[in-house]
Amino acid sequence: MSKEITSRAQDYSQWYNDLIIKGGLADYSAVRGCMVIKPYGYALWEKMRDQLDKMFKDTGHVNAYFPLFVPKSLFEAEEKNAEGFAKECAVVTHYRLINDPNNKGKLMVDPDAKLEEELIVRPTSEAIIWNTYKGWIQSYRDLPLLINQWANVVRWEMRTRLFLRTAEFLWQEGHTAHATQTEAVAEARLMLDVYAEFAETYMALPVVKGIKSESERFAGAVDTYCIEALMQDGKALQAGTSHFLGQNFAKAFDVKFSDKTNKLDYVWATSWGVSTRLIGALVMAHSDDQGLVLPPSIAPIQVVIVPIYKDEAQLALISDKVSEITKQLKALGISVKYDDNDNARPGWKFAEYEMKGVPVRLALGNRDLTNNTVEVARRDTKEKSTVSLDGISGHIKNLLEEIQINLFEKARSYRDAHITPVNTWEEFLDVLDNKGGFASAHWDGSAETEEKIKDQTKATIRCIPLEASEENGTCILSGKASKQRVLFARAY
RNA sequence: CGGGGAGUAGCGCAGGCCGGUAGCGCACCUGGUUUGGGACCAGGGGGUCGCAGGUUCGAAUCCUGUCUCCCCGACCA
Repeated sequence: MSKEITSRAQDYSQWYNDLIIKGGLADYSAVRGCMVIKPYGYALWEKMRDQLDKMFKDTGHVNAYFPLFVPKSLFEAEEKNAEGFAKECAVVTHYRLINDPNNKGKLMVDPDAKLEEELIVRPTSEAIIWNTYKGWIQSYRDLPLLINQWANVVRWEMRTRLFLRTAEFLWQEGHTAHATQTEAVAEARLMLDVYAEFAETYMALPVVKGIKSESERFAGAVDTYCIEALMQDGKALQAGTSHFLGQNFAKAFDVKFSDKTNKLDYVWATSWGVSTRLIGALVMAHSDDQGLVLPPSIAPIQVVIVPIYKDEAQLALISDKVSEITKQLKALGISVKYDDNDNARPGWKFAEYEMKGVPVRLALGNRDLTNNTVEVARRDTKEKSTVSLDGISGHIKNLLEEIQINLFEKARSYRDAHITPVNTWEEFLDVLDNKGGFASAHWDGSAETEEKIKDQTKATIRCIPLEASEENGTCILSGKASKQRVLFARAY
């Protein structure tokens, strides 16, 4: 990514928007703050979704679907949760339109069609789901209840940004109920691990697993676990969260079960989610000025083949050869696109697929037919080489794996180089202003100090890392005693 | 809601101060030559200049009002 672009926030935004739009992932929609996910962007989401879905099922979860609308009375049942989302809710108040008598051809909301109780368009589904669970859970035999739903949610944010923060977004939300606190905490931690594994193995996105401070915690949760990633401009991004909800929702919605001794108790809950924001993370973590860079594991197209020819006879010969290659690649489970579109020239296609982040490009022309070769270009390093067609499929398979690893290692070394231990306020400011990334610093544990730091620097505690060792020190702001370093950063 | 910027062809923009036939690049259509990194030549189609008023013989241009979008901030995944 060019330095000119990273140096100014506005241009970085532009860079990001351009990649998303020109890379074919999404567009702004006619509805303020919403986006149109284009077919290519949706294919990417499907790849991610399918993999996550498999991982959820491998850990014992099943999918279900719950309503979009949440009656206000249900929504407000869990107070903290309701408060947390209240200021960003879309609300349905009427159910009918009528012709406007004063404005021919126009419609107006029928004042007589006011709903008795307003419906909240879900910003998250805890309320409606727990209200449903109440009827599903009576005995310890009904537990654990391990359900996930793939859905859209709406949060009426002031400022929006493609994929990172749209008014409507796609996500999955898991909602589980357990007989014991231990089990529920284990579930929340398990799903955090699933997210981390998905991010690192499939998205090639290194993450820090941690726990949120009280002020960053999900509204209604006892503990919020998260995975935090670092973008190329040095800002942090929360990539996924998993919450231990304690008995808050069970109490709010009166979900009780009889244990083996016939004692009645509230169930213990978790919820966890990742969203289309992951696509934004992917873009900002790997892409460059030439366009998107997608990890092979989730790229909708892993290999694109571009023929180079002078006339139809040549194209026919090349196409024959390509169909052999395609067959071999597909046999290895590699997704291939052969772009023999006659309307675009090779150079245009090269640029186009680079913009779309296709990991490997093969170019096959007359020269290659005589030499039994193909030109192989990799998106991550932009290296090109001419390779024999003998054993080409194995070569490509290895190359895809290599690209996957390379992307992860590149992002990890950048991330590791941008976790900077700081011990003084001056060092802290210096890291935030000049270097970017995470500042690993001592904090006295108080919300007050956290708030002061945020006000003064715009940096927030991204997380208290789970895998950090205890270490005595003093808070960078207050100077009070601290037992562990936490990660601060400016974040999206 | 505060600060900044912008609405003119599908996209990106110029023109506006100084009112007088609505322009450029890309894209699109036709024909030809091309094709190993976003081709070239020739010809062509497409816009009530965001919307509503006003000034004027005449408004993209001046005045008033209004709407929308983008960026920054507050908020947030």
